[in-house]
Amino acid sequence: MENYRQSSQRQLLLKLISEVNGHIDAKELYRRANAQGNSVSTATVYRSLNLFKELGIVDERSLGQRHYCYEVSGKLDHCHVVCQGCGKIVEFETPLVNQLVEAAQREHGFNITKTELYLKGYCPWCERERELSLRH
Amino acid sequence: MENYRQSSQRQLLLKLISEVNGHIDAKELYRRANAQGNSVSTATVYRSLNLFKELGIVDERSLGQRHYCYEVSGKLDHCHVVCQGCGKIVEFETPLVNQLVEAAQREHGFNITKTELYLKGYCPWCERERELSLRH
DNA sequence: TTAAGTGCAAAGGCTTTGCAGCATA
DNA sequence: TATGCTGCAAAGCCTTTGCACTTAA
Repeated sequence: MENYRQSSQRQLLLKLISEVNGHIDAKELYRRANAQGNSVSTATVYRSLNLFKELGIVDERSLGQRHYCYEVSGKLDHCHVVCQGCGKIVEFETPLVNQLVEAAQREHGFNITKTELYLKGYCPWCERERELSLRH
Repeated sequence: MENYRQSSQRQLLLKLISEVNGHIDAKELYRRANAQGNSVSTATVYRSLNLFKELGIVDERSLGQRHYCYEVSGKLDHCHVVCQGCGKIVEFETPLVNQLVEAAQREHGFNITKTELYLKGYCPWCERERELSLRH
């Protein structure tokens, strides 16, 4: 764990992750990594993601699901708004996130280092669909 | 799915879940359900949890981990403050949660039905430990 | 009586790991 | 050259599912 080497696989994976505007899961990363004639095994995908996470390059998020998603770290404080109809995920930046962190630190004495904030519901489009189907 | 029956297993599981002051995962629920001479299979634990979830009796939360935790639903809006040192989880009630939900609804038009809010960091005790070890 | 619920065991996702060969520094 | 990295395949966790049996209503 002291000396890292620069392999073509890791370079490719890092490039793909940073090209994503948002988050990506291991499966999709694997798919993209093997799309253009390249070849990266699932083991390498997972090992790389864990390394990037330890190095602080990416953040790991569950998005409230059973598997993880990854995104480049150091983004502004934000929360994820998830549509339970179509799966769309919106990144929502608001000063309220900072207020929440500060309140938790103040009231519970925690040193907060990371947030995972998910608001789940239905986007305008799916909400209308849902109202129509509930009415029947 | 129309007619529910009242089995001893479901009664026991529901009792155990409501006795928990907070959240519990399937594994721990299974352990407790089989602790006092009772016998409930893992399949029943999972099936019951999914039923309770559908009926709106419990909320399913990932707590940012790879498996789910469950807690009785209808609690006040709160977020979970998770210590990454000792694993302690504190439930933190604050009006900021409601403000966050309202802001998301206002700014993105979503109908938010559920929140999963995790603040991760270190509790006062683990934070001190950590400072000591980093200093060495 | 009959349809819902259960247990068992097998299978299904996602992730990790042991090992032998490969490649970077 | 030596150690880190990779691929493969097997295994590990958590969860779901098919099927035959049991039980609540």
